[in-house]
Amino acid sequence: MATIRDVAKRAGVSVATVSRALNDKGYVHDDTRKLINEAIQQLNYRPNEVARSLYNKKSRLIGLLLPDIRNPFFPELARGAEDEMQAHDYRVMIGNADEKPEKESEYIHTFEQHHVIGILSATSNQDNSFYQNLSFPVVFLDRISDQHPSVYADGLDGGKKAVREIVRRGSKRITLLRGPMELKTAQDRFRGAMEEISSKDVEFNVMKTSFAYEEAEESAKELFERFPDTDGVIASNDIAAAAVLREAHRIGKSIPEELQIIGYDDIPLSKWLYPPLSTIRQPAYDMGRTAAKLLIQLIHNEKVSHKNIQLPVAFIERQTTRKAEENG
Amino acid sequence: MATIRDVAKRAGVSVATVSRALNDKGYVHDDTRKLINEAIQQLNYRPNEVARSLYNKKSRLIGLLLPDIRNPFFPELARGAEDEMQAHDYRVMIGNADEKPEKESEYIHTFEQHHVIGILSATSNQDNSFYQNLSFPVVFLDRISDQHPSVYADGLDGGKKAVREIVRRGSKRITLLRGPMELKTAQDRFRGAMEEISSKDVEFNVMKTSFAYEEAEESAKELFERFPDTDGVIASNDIAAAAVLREAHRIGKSIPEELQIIGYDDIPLSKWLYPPLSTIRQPAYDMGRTAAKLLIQLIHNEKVSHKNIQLPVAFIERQTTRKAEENG
DNA sequence: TTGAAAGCGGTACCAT
DNA sequence: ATGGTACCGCTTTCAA
Repeated sequence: MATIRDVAKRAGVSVATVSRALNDKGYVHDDTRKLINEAIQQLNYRPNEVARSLYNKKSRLIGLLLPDIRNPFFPELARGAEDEMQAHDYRVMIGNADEKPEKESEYIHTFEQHHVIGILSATSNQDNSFYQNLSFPVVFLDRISDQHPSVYADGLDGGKKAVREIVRRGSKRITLLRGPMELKTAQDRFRGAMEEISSKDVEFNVMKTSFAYEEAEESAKELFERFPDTDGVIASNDIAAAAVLREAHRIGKSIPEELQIIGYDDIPLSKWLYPPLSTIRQPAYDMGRTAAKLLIQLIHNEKVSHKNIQLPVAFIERQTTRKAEENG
Repeated sequence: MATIRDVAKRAGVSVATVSRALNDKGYVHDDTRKLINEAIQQLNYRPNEVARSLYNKKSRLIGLLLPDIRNPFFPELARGAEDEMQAHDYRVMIGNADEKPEKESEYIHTFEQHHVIGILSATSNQDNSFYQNLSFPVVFLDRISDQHPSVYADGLDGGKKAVREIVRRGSKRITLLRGPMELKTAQDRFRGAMEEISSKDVEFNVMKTSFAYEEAEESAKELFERFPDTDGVIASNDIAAAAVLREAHRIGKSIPEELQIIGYDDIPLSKWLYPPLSTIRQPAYDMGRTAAKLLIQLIHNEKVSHKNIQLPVAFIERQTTRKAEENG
């Protein structure tokens, strides 16, 4: 690999001049610049980012920390962030924390040691302490924090919407699936659903589920055992909804006639199910992009008016819900 | 952040000694080492990886290049690779090429510029040229190459197995979905299926599909229009299978009675469908791990006997196929 | 067993 | 407008 010294020699100038030309800093004569560019071409020179990074104590790298790369919601988030960063000529390096705090901490260290200029973190860890003494900005994604800027979707409204939509479509005995207690986003949507359902003239039950499919499957079985006459399920996410849908099929409930189901997230899967899943859409891609924008502002030291950005959610009508009755 | 000089000062020794202690190279008196360790503790010192990397021209970083992070097959691959690398104290940075050669090339540059010591590439790009002049080893994953070591699953056998299983379970008029021509892995499984089906006493058709769901959906519609009496579909992957399954539901075909479907990959989704999808399982996690192992050997300059490792695939019987008839 | 110093590939200050 | 050079934090050679 050619170095800046090779370029300097070839162009017959000093390294200082090459550096200036490279970074458009200070003066450099047009003719000189031309010479330098030629040398760069010929040597196929690319500055060594590690050396730059050592001196500047910063790189063009952004660390993106995902809680679980296998959950389809997060790759979508990642793409949003990536596209925005790419557009600003930053590079994104993804780390998969696998829901393990040790891994999360490891990745933060790795990022730090490689001089990232910012971190986007979508992990679900309660504990903020990893992010406390970092020398660069951190934006939380799909995770609410009062100590750090964050971007998330309106879970409260999401929960409410789900209830509203299932009720006006005629469900009378509803089961609410409640996601992991540790997850603030999961609890928000649950809280929203609770608030809304309390004001409606319907019966309802609450069950705990996990976001992992296997456990969701268990819960689905249990659901129909404990509440066989449930005619509407509001799931904690699309994966849980898929489990309920499958179990409903298995025991021969007709969807949406006997049972309506509403998921949460709108991951690609929801379109692929049969019937396609009605769900509350979180704008994952937009969330990623928005968080990236926010992080960039922070990196550039720009004033940001809103450090906590909440994005709207929407009800996506597919076919696990019936047509709405006369405005309910 | 504390530097090696701070540690040296605090321990009352020179930086050279600290460095030696840090890397277990050369002599360091036990007493001195103790002093140094104390200083490290007190200052919470962690060596600056960028500086190390600048001198050594290598880091502890591995680059993992994925073609499309949204396709659930790849995150699983990633986890396998990650776990193995983690165990060897290497860190994995993921790049998502998004099926775009420019992005692939960008990431390779980023990796290179940050002194990764190896790349694991699962992109589907035909073109190898990006990987030609790299100063560190590259292992291809889920991609066959004669120029680079690679790890992939036995597609030929996969295709054969799919045909064998669907035929012995009674399908007589089979439609073969053929994945993207550019993808060697997709073509292998197709070729395997062709070879096997030619020797069987069944009718069959061939249709092209994409791996993207939207296009697969189109193809599914077309499938039942053009070949309404098909009683068995061998899909190019699970996503295409999901599309076929959904369309079959829509037009009221009973699964598996009237129509059997076999997918390919065994992504998590396949379990979540109704009925759960019978499929040919590629051992994604193992593939990731195996590729990581191979890359590590290459990095350590160990002799590797097999540079092209083929992993076996297996038929996973779920419920889109019927029970096997008397050994067919 | 230890330390001084050169150098990895850049950047930026200070002269000229 | 250009060049010399110290320095970023670490490793390694060589001398002590």
